[in-house]
Amino acid sequence: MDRNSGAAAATQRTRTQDRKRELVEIAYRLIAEKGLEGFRIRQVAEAAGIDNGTLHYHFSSKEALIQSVVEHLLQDLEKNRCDRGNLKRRTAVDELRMEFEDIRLRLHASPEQFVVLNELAIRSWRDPVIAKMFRRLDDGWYAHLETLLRRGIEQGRFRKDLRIGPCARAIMVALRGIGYQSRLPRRELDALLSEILAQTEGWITSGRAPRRK
Amino acid sequence: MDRNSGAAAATQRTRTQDRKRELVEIAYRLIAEKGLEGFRIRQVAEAAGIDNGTLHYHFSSKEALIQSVVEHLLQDLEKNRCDRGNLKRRTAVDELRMEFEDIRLRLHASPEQFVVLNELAIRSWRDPVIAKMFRRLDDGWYAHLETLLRRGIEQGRFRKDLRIGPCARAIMVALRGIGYQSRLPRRELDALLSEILAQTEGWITSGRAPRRK
Amino acid sequence: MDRNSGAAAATQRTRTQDRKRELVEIAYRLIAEKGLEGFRIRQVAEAAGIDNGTLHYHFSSKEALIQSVVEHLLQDLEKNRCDRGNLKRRTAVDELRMEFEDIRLRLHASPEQFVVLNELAIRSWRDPVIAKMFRRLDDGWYAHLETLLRRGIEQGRFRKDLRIGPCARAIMVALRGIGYQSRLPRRELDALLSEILAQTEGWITSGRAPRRK
Amino acid sequence: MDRNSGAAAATQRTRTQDRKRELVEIAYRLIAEKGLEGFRIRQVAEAAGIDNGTLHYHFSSKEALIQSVVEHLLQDLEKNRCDRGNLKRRTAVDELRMEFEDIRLRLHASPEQFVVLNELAIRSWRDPVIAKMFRRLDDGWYAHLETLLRRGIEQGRFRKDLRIGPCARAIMVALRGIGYQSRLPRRELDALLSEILAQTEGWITSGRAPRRK
DNA sequence: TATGAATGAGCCTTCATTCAT
DNA sequence: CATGAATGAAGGCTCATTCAT
Repeated sequence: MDRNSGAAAATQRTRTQDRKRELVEIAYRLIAEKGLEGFRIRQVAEAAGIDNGTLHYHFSSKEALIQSVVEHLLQDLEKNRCDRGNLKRRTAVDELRMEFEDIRLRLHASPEQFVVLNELAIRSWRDPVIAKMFRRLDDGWYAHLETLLRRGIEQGRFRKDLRIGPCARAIMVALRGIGYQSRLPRRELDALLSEILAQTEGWITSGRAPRRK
Repeated sequence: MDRNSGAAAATQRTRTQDRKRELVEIAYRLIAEKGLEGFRIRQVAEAAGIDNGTLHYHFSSKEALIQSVVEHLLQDLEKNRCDRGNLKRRTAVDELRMEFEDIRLRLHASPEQFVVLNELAIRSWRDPVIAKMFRRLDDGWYAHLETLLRRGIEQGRFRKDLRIGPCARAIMVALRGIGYQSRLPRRELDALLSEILAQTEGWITSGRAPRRK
Repeated sequence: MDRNSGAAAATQRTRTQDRKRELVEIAYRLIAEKGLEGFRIRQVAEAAGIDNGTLHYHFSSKEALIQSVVEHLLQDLEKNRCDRGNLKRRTAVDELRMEFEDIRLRLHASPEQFVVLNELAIRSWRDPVIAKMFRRLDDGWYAHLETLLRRGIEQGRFRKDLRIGPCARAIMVALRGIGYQSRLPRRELDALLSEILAQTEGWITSGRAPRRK
Repeated sequence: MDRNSGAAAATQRTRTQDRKRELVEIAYRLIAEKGLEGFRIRQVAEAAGIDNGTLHYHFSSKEALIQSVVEHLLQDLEKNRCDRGNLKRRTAVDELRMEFEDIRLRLHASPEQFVVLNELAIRSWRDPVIAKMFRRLDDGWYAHLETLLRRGIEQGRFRKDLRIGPCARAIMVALRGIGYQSRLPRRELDALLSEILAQTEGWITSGRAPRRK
C-alpha cells in the first residue's frame, strides 16, 4: 500500500489539476459567451456537472476563479510568444509579419479569445489584481516588440529615426483594438489586418526600400 | 388659466426634459466611474436626490436609462463630427489631422468618454438594441472617413491605390483601441497619437511627398 | 392634497415606525427562543408575514436588526430605572429593596428578557458595537447603584466603611448571574432572590441596626 | 508478532487518546477565542494539522466534539474540587475562603475558562445533552456547598438560621456571574471578589463573631 | 486511520421592479 | 410626478457532513 500510495497521490493530484483546468475552461467559455457581467459561477458548476459547493472547494471565490481564467489566458498568450521566439534566424520584417499572422490565425481559430481579453481588460481598470496580471502581459508584449524593432534597426531594415516606444505602443493599440471587430466577416477581417500590417510596415521601413508587392 | 396652463405645461415639459437630461448625465458619470457592471440605478436616484421609485417614472427600466446614455453619448460624438464638417475648405490631409487632434483633445478633456464608450461597445456585443445604435455610430464614422479618403485621392494628395474600406476601418480600430490606453500619462498618449497619425499619414500619402516635419 | 399630504406623511411615518417596532419585537422573541446562534432573519420576515427582501428594506443588515433589538432592550431597562428614580422620598434601604423587587417581577413577567440579555452580553465580548451599547447600560446601572449606596451612607443607614465601588459591582454581578437561573421554578427563584437581598442588605447595614424581620 | 501487536495496539490506543485530547484542547481554545457561534470544526482540523475529514473519525459530529469539550471542562472543574476536598481538617470558614481563592486564581490563570463556561451554559439552555452534563456539574457544586454550609453550622461557626439551599445557590450565582466580568482589570476583579466574599461571610457568620480584619 | 473531493441545505444580501397612496 | 414600502428572484458563499480511495 505504501508503494501504491505515492502513485495514488500523484494520480489524485493530476485529477485535481485536471478538474481545476476543466473548470477554468468552462468558466472561460462562459465568460466569452455571456460576458463578465452575466457570468455566474453556478452555471460553471452546472456545466461541469458538479455541485455549486464543490466549485467553491476548488476555487474559494468567484474572484479566484476569474483570476485563474486570466492566468490561463495569459499563459496561452505568452506561450505563443515564446514559441515564436525560438525561430530567430528570420529577419525583423519576417518576425513582424509573423506577429500579425499569429493574430490572424487566432482570430479565425478562437475569436472568443479576443472577446474575453477585452472583457478582462475593462475589468482590469477597476480590479487591481487583474490590472497587475495584465500589466505583466502588456510589459512582456511591449518588451518583445521593442526588441523586434530595435533588431530591425540594427539590421538596417527599419528606418533609423523610428521612435521605438510609441511605435511599439501603436502596434499594440491597433492589434488590441481589433478585438472589437472580432465579429466582422473573415474576409473583411483579413483585409483589415493586412491593411494595418501594410501601414505599419510601410512606415517602419520607409526609405529602406519597402518591398511591397 | 388656459393661457397659463399652456405655459405651465411647456415649463413642465422643459423641466421634465431637464430632469431627464440630468439623470442621464448622472448615469453617464456613474458608468464612467463604476463601469456598467457596477452601475446601479439606485445610485443614480440617490445622486439626483430623488426617490428610487421616481426614477422609474422617467425611465421605465434600467435598460431604457442605459439606452438614453448611449444616445446622449452618440449625439455628442456625432455633433462634433458635424461641427467639423462645416470647415470643408481645407485639404483632406488637414481634415485627417483634425480627426486626430479632436481625439487628442477629448482624451485630455474627458477621458471618461472613452471609458464609457468601451463599456458600451462590449455591451453592444450582446445587446441588440445598443448594437444597433452603435452600428449607426460606426456607419456614420465610417462613411465620414470614406468620404475623407476619397476626397484626398481626388485631390491627388493620397495615393491612388489606397484601399479605402480597410484603410478607414484601420483608422477606426486604432483610434478606438486608444480607449484602452486612456490611463496613460498625457505625454505618452500624445506621443502615441502622433505616432499613429504619422504612420497613417505616411502610408496614405506614400509617394505623394509626405510632408512630415 | 397639500394639507392632507402632511397628515398622510405623518401617518406613513408612524406606520413605518410601527412596522419597525413590530419587526424588532419579533426578532427579540426569536432570539429569546432560538438564541443568537439560531437566529435567522428569514424567520423574522416569515413571522411578520413579509418578504425576506422587505425586511432588508427596513433593516439594512442582520447586524442592524440585532442592534435595534439591543436598543429596544436597553431602552426598556433604562426606562424602568428612570421610573423608579422619581420616587426618591424613600430611604436608600427601600430603594435597594425595590431594585430587587423589580428584578423579581421581571423574572416572572418576562423571563426571556434575561435570556436575551445574556445572549447579547456574550456577543458583546466580541462585537464592539454591542459592547459599546452594553457599556452604556452598565455605566448607567453602576452610577445608579453608586448614588444609592452613597445616599444610604449619608442617611446614616449604611455602614460608613462600605467600599462603594466593589459593592455596587457585586450587586450587579449577583443580579446578572441570576439570568442563568431563569429556568428555576418560581418558588426557588424567589427564595434565591430574597437570600441575595438579605446577604447584601445585612452586609451593607451591618452595625447599623439591620432591621431584618 | 503477537506480542508486538498487543503493545502496538496499546500504543495506538494511547496515540488515539492523545490525539483526541489534543483536538479537544484545540477546540476548547477556539471556543474561548471565537465563541461557540464562531466555532468552526475546520479550524480545529487546521490547527491540529490534520484533514477536515479525518476529524470526523475522531468525533462523529460537531456536537460530539463540543460535548467532549464540555466533559474536558467539567473534569477539570471537578478535579479541583476533589483536590481541595482532601484537606478537610480546616474549618468551614477556611474552606469557604478557599472556594473563593480558587476562583480568584483561575480568573488570573485562565480567564478563558469562564468565557467557555458561559458560552456552554447558554447553549445548555437549548441543548438537552449539554444541559444534562451541566446539571451534573451544578449538582456536584451545590452538594459541595451544601455540605460545607452544614458543616459550618455544626461546627457552630455559621448562623443557625441559615437557609442552606438558597444560600448555596446565591454563592453559585455570584461566582458564576463573575464570568461576565472576566474582562475587568485584575485589581478590580480582586476587589470585587473579596467584596463578595466579605458579604457572604459576613452574612453567614452573622452573630458568630465574624473575624473580619 | 487518513485524505481530499464532493455534497447540499441554507444563509445573508442585492437589486430591478411594482404598487398603493 | 413623487414617494416609500414591498416584492421575489437570484447570487455568492459557508459549513457540517459523507464517500471513495
